[in-house]
Amino acid sequence: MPELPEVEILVRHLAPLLKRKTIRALDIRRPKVVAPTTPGQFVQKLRRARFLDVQRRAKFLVFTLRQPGKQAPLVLLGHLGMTGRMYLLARNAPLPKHAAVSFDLGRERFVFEDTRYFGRLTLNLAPLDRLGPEPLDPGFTDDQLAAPLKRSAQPIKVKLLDQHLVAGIGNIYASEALFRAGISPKAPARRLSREQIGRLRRAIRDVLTEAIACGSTVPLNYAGVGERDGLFYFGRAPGAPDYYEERLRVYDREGQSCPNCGTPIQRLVQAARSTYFCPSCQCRKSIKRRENAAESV
DNA sequence: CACCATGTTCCTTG
DNA sequence: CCAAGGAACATGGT
Repeated sequence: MPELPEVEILVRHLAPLLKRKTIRALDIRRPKVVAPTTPGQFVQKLRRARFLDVQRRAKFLVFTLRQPGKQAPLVLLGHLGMTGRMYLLARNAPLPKHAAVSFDLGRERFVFEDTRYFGRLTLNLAPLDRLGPEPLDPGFTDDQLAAPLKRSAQPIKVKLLDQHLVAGIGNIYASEALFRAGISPKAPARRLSREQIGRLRRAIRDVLTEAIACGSTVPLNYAGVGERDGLFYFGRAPGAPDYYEERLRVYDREGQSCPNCGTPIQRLVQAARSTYFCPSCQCRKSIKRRENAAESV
């Protein structure tokens, strides 16, 4: 499920469903996902706690709860890893095979399911300290992006995945943002011009914003069945408008025509991850797509 | 069997 | 201390 837009959609979905609900009991089926807290400590802290709110920071879900008799809120941090999902189930519905943690809320259960168990649902907040700026924060400036890039010889695509630089971009939207900015994924970070950095920042913002807007229109089914999770990335929900299919312009489209110029999209591997790009639009000499993109501010 | 997959952390090496 | 590269984590799809 998870890059910044998918987490944002999930948080908006969960917040009204969880607010003011009390955890009656917990079922920790994979102790690893609550580590370094032990299951015993985890239960002790969270049993009888009540959800106050759910927010997002980068790709993390930030749950705040109130413990009975205590003033200071308790913060629970969720991360979906590669395959994590969170949703509510009827209390007597069977738990899925890879349910990692389940909260008994009375009439329903709040379930964290994760087939690969790379995700986390933990009281350890340390990961938040290592995050760079939020790309959708209005205070996110070209300067904030430029400073760390100047010191790096790494390819810009690899840098975009670095959560210290900007927090929330993943492998899909890194390719998408570079395509929109007309910048080669192979360009060494320190060699980007001031103008390219500006274009990149705006492309990141626009790609993420559009993904959120698009996801908001899709009736994601979090309630256990989950058939539509994949469609959020690659397909189209029944009845959703056609542009949904066109949303990802290069990711996972090796060999298909570039939507700007028709050149076949190429795939390459950087830092052990796939990158997709248009070799014609995303090179120094390509001016044509700059003009198309120039109107965005 | 091979290779691929939306992510992060830890360890090594320079 | 930093940057960079690679393995590890774990399961499933094609």
